[in-house]
Amino acid sequence: MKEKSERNDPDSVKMEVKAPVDLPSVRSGTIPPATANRLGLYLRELQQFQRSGVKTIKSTSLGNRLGLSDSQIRRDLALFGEFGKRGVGYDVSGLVGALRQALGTDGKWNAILIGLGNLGNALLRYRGFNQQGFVLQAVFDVDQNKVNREIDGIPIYAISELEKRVPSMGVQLAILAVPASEAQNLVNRLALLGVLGVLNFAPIGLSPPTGIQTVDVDLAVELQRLVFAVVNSNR
Amino acid sequence: MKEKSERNDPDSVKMEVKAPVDLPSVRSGTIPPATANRLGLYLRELQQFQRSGVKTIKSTSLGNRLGLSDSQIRRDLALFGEFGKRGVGYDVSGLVGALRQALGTDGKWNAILIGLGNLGNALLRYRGFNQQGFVLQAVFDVDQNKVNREIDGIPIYAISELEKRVPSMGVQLAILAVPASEAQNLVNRLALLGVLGVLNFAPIGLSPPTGIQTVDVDLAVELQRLVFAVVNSNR
DNA sequence: TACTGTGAATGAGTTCACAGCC
DNA sequence: GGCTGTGAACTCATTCACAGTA
Repeated sequence: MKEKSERNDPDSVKMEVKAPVDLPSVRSGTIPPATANRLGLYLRELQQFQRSGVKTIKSTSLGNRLGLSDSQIRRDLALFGEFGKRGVGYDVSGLVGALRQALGTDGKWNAILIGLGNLGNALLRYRGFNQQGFVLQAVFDVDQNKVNREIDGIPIYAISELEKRVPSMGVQLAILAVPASEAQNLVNRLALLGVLGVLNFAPIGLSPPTGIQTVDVDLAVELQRLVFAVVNSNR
Repeated sequence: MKEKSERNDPDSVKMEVKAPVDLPSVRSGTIPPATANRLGLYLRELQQFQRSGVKTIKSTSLGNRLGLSDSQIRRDLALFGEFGKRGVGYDVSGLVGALRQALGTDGKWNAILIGLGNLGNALLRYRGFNQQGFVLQAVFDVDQNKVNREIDGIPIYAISELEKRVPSMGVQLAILAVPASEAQNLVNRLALLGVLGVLNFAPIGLSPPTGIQTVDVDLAVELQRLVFAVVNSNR
């Protein structure tokens, strides 16, 4: 895993203040990277509270849920201002909206999946994507036997047709589930096609061309983190 | 994703100094958490260099590969001492050994997989596990139609048989690929069975009982990180 | 000469503790 | 009264810059 675009990126990720719109928006001009990496977790838990009808949540409860301190929760959420009421807690649905806006996941994102091996197949059928506004437009694979069919209404094309197919699809994101040896070449091609972000499952450190962001997920690395935590859990 | 046991865990993860053995071992008594989270990445890249016959590597090259500064690489690797030579670089295979030892992935880890849906199927066939000393001993699923068969020589049992099957298997790790609603209950049961670590793919914050560590991988959260990086990539 | 190893400086992130407000 | 919001203190992480060495 490389995660050049986030966890390991030393650069501060900046966010411009938008002119106020109907939804209350981010207050400060910048979200610190460490906070940014927690936003998705906050959103997930808050959406779960929302589903179970909880209207208001305290920093301590949310903290317990996520294994974070109450003061850290308050620091983070104070960046979005306006949603906490002293003596009461935070307004759940207001925060959900603000977090989605801060993350950029209000609105739709068109994605393609490249690689229909074991992992690709699992990702293709993964239901969590559509739920957060991600729309899978097409799948690409090298194997001619898999190509020119549809699965769940999503067309499968040859990777050689990337340059022909992608431009008309309005794709911003790509999910790479290909062997490590193919990944760098594909990122380069995707960048030329105007794709803005790549979720990379190939176990290799990519050098993304300028203009394209990558986030890496390496299952072997995650398992190693787990083992390290286990071995060192004697506090 | 919760990552209570690592990325978000505010506690420092400590590691005791072992008495010197044949392999040069970790020098300092403690690996800082931020460094610990990079160890798997270092290992992956170094193993790749090793495979391509590179004997020696400089902090700048490794840094370029991973998007980290050379001085950060040096700080991190100096914790393991002895492998850098001034004017030359680091000894690749020595470092690989030291990293595997520090991570705890020298030696074998027995694991089970719980949940044989789309993702579980992909994980079952994922080849990266065995390569790092992880051995999948069995798979568990609720679906009676999937049960009591073998796939690639790995037996599939009913989840109801966890308590019956696991104790004899010498299992330390479990991979959870089940719906969010099942995850907490399973972690509790696994902890009672003496399982030490859980790699959790369910999109939910777990409260692991004492004695068990969890590392969470939430694909939706990773996609949200990507979108955030894309939206904020105008520096 | 060309690199590593590391004090010192800087910067980022977290926690403390309490004032401020509902 | 019970919570949030936040200055101040603190801790952790990264970078700088250069001495030390193969």
